[in-house]
Amino acid sequence: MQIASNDAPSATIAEPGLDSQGGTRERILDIALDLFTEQGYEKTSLREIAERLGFSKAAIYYHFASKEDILLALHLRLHQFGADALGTIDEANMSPTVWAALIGQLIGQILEHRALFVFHERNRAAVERLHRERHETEHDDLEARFREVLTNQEIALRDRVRMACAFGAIVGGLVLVGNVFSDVPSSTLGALLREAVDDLLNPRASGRP
Amino acid sequence: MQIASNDAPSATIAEPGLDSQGGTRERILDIALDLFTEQGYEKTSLREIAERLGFSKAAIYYHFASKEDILLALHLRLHQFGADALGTIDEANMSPTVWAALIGQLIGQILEHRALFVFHERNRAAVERLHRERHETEHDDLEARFREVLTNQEIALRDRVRMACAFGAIVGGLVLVGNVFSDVPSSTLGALLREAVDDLLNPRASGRP
DNA sequence: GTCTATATAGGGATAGAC
DNA sequence: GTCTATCCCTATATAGAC
Repeated sequence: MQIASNDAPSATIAEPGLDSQGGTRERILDIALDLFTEQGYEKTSLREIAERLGFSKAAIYYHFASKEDILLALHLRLHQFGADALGTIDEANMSPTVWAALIGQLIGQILEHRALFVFHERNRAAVERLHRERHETEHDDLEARFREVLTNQEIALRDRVRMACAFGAIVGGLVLVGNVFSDVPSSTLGALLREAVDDLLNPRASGRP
Repeated sequence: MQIASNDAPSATIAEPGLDSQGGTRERILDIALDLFTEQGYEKTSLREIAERLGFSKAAIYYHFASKEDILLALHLRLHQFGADALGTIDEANMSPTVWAALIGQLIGQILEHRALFVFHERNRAAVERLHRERHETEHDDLEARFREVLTNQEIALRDRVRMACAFGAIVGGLVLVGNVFSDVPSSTLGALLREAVDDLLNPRASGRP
């Protein structure tokens, strides 16, 4: 598994002892992303991360104050990518059409940063605990904003359910069931997903309430 | 959060010292389900579980050989409910229509055992590790069978993507985004979901390849 | 079937040298 | 910026009494 946002491979050569200008932090995050995804956050020890990095466990504490801070940093990576899409959300003026545009953006984001989304998918318990415990870090969350919209009584229930489905559909198509479509080109997959979402959010009007 | 399949509440009075004929095992599982869902599997200690039960930590080891065995037992609960739907799968003769029927059954299952699905959703890392480590326990898995179908090259890619989306859609609508529709009656929600899945799997034929 | 007490291990985190 | 060494705590698991 590989982070798409970073050119540097996760387990690479990377000039042992020379790249120390600041890339180390990112290397730690890349390796943590891999290990957290494979083994889960809690089952991954700092020792393992340090092992892959080639240096000792305690060195990590120079870059991160705690293990949880590594988790937080990874979560903030996602948040950053989601921020673009979030800007589009206008709770006051939401409709299936606006939602479709939002989901469309999200498809692009997920395709580009799939590893990051898979990581979140597999470590929901840990990430959500982080949210509860660090409510100071009120980095308004993607899903929180989603929830707001999906519970907005002014939108018809039927539409809201379909919005939730659209969200689930792309997560399902890209992340949920392993990597079943990993061999499909992103552009193809993206197009098929947009098509599907479109059918979901703009259903044929044929005589249903 | 409450397990739907069991009449006994998760944290109840339950005749301390008298119900010892065998209901204790189920009570442990119910409480574990709650705690694992709230705090995550790894962050939940056996001591906490024992505390809620009203007796000591070590007593649990009379019923389960290890903490992991509790996880496994909960996973098997899900598997049992999924088994019905699984029986319907005929890999040799799969089509969007057959899939729709399958998903329809699954909607019912999830609605009935939502807590169990939420638990799995939030503890994927732990459950999937269990799968890898206990491959002897070849209780053929729901998602594994799904994967087989979704990678079957004989089915058009477009259809397979939509199947994955349909799966994701119901998971998204029921489990993924918190409990946004918890106040909606199951029958209403189920109907809306079936409708949405139908549109997804039987798209309007309007001039797309 | 449940208890108390204890063994054992592992992981997060800190101090201080280099 | 990284190392070694160590502290401290928590959690799983076991032994044996009741």
